[in-house]
Amino acid sequence: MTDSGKPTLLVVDGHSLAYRAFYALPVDNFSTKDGQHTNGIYGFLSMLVNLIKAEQPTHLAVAFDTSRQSFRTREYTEYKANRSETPAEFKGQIPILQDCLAAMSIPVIQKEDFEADDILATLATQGAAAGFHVLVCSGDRDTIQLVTDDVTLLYPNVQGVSQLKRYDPSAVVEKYGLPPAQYPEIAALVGETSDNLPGVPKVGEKTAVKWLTQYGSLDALLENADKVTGVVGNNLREHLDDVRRNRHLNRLLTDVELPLAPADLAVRPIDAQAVRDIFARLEFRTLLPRVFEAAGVDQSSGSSADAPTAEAPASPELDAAALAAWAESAQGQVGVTVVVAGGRPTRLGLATADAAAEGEWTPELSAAIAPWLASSAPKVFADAKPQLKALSRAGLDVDGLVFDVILAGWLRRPSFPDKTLADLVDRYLGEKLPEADPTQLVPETEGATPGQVSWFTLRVAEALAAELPDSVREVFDTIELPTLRTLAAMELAGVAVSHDKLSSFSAELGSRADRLAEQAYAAIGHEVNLGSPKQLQEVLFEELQLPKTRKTKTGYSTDAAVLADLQDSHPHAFLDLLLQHREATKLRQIIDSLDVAIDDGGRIHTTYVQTGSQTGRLSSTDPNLQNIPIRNEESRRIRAAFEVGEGYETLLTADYSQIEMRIMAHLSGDPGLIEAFNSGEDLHRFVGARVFGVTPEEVTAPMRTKVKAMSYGLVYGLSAFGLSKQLRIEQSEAKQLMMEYFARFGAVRDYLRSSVEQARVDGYTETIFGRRRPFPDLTSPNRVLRENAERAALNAPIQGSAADIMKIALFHIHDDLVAAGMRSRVLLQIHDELVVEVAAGEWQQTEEIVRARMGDAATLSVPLDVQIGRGGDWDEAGH
DNA sequence: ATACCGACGTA
DNA sequence: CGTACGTCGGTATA
Repeated sequence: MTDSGKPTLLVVDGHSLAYRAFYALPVDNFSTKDGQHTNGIYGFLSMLVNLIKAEQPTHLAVAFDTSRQSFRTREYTEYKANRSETPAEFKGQIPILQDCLAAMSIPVIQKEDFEADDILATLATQGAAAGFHVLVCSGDRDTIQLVTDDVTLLYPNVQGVSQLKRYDPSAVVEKYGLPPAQYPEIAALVGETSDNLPGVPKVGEKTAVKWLTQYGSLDALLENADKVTGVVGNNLREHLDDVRRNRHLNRLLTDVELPLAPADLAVRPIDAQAVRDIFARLEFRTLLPRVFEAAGVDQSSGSSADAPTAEAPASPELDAAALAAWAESAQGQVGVTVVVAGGRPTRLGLATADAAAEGEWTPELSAAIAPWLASSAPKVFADAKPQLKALSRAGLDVDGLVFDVILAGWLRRPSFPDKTLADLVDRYLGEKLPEADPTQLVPETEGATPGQVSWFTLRVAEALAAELPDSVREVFDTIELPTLRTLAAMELAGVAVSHDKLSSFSAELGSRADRLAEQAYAAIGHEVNLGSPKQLQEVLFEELQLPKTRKTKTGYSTDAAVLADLQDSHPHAFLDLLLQHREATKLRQIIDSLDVAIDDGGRIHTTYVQTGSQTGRLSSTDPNLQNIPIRNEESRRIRAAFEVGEGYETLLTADYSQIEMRIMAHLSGDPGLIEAFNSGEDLHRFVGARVFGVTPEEVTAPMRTKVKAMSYGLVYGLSAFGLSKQLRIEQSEAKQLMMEYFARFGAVRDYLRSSVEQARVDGYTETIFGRRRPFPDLTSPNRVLRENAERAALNAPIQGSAADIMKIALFHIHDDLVAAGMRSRVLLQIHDELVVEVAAGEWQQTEEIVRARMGDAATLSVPLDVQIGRGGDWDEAGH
């Protein structure tokens, strides 16, 4: 509000200001990881936020041009014809910017055949008439004509959009010597080069103002044109038509029919969740709190405050017997929250649709609640796994787990995992989960109690379930929930690791690394931090003058591939020593991080993040047991430290061979590939024979290597360029190889093409079992972004189906072992491999279960081949 | 203290 | 110009 108490209407020219920001901000600093340029978006929003904060508008809109065409180009085809093509990198940002504005609940107004400035002019005129104080923000000088006592123009300085100059009538007079309404008359005389409107030659602002002051108006000047003396007078007389045309074209329309009137533009609450999502995608971090602040969003909770939060029922504190009785008598689904501290339950909160209760975790409660927890009474959790594990440690089994909101939220939108219940409450209920302020010792706001958390969980579950497509719900029920229980058991079991083996290896590598470092220093004559890419660049590319190769964001790459290439072309002792040093220190890093993770029982318990990938795979953290080295002989000593545990007899490893290629064969229905898998022949030998037109026996090692790289590369959307680089062959040869390959296995190419096309239409990909992954970027005008999305979309159904199959096999094996009353147990999952700890006397039965369950996890048009190994440690058991 | 980057381990 | 992850040390920023 202004001092006068009038409401303030702010109207902004989105196109012109974003365009200025686009040129003002370095694109290098404003691009996302995957290549979306964001400089125009960022600069515009940053300016807008400052503006909102400073001006506190009560009403707000942003106007855009719809295209380069307008009634002006129809009337004068040369209008703006001199402008170079708008850069694609900028054009692509406009729809995203409009998405941002939508999330911020800011109306975007555009109209076919009119320019943004005409919209601004119309809104400014209507606004002033309706009693608003109007702020017009535009980078186009023509908008100066809009300035009145009620309309102020905010015009960006030459550079960027961060500083805006205020033009009220007196500022215009001061700058141009004439009132705002006459500015277009100046412009008509002078001309506007950026609009391709030539004016009177030799006439600049000075002359124009002098004439207009002298004659009072443009019309008067034109009438008296014959009285103007000098060369410029002649020029004026020769260009009267140009001047009239300019004046006609630079008059902004104030009567464009618009869908919204100023009164409709009242500032509305932003959609905090949508803003968070889109900013996360654009990798805007600092902008988020600024937007929230300007919009008055309560950030302490990180939730939107626009909708009132439903009142949670009181959650009385009950004793053990009462709480158990409460559970037993509850009807329908029950929300369950187990508060966990130090891996143990400390409180229990329960809720139904309209009531809640909770209590301290005690031995009495544990005993009283056990039958209900173990019953099939339906239970809903938010992030069940750690809670199930805590209950299990307390000796309690849980059955009837029917929903987990975190898991389901991920499954519905794997690209934006909502990490907490509060995120989901915001997204699916539009409410705010009451949370105590963690920064205050005595919080002012009361957090929801465990019983109330359960109540929110239950409500989120209902809202979320309603939004799950059937196929996704199916995946949730038949794959994810059973997997969750299995993972909890695997994490609890952990895997035995020998500290002795690790520490002796670590010491060995440590002294080797030291020795290598000394030798490396000697090779260049001074010390350097071998772990610092920055310092290495100095040494390699400055001191040693080696040719600079691949660029990175911050300089030149010194990675292993680069060093190996350099060693080939410019041999130097330092290069090899550096590579060896890297290898030794990397291994030692891995070993040391494993060593500290060994618990008192001699075992390592990883955490599987079930929501950790976009494809359906698991991930493993603290420590990551899915990236334990295996590729070279020495590193396998690490695997040898993973041993069978006390009370068990041996380790069993089981892995799917070429599961992704088999899925590819199934999905594409390619007869050749299907035959390859049914023939029992080595896959790459079979494919090599077809591609090179020889018998399988005649396939040489290099031939096999090439088709193997090609086959695997297919799954990732490998290009001829990438293939040639990997195989170190000419690009033409790679191209030839691909052509031969597709000539024999054409259905593969057809499938890959059509699956991406389908994804472009649907907006998502789907696995064999119905797991979905959205791909909004498949229609992006940004080529890098689009092609990245295409490769990911190509891979997602294949990698995802493999993940589905492994999950199904995994929980079937687990369930079978439990059902058979066996002690043998699955310990690890490494995407296509399982590690099982086998109890004495159970080998045969375990192997049968594993083989059967992995083999029949899915029925494809090719068999699922399973390789089994056995040994006292992981290395021995592997193959 | 935190966030990013390069590098590198796995499937 | 090859998909999907997690972790480390170094470095730059707050």
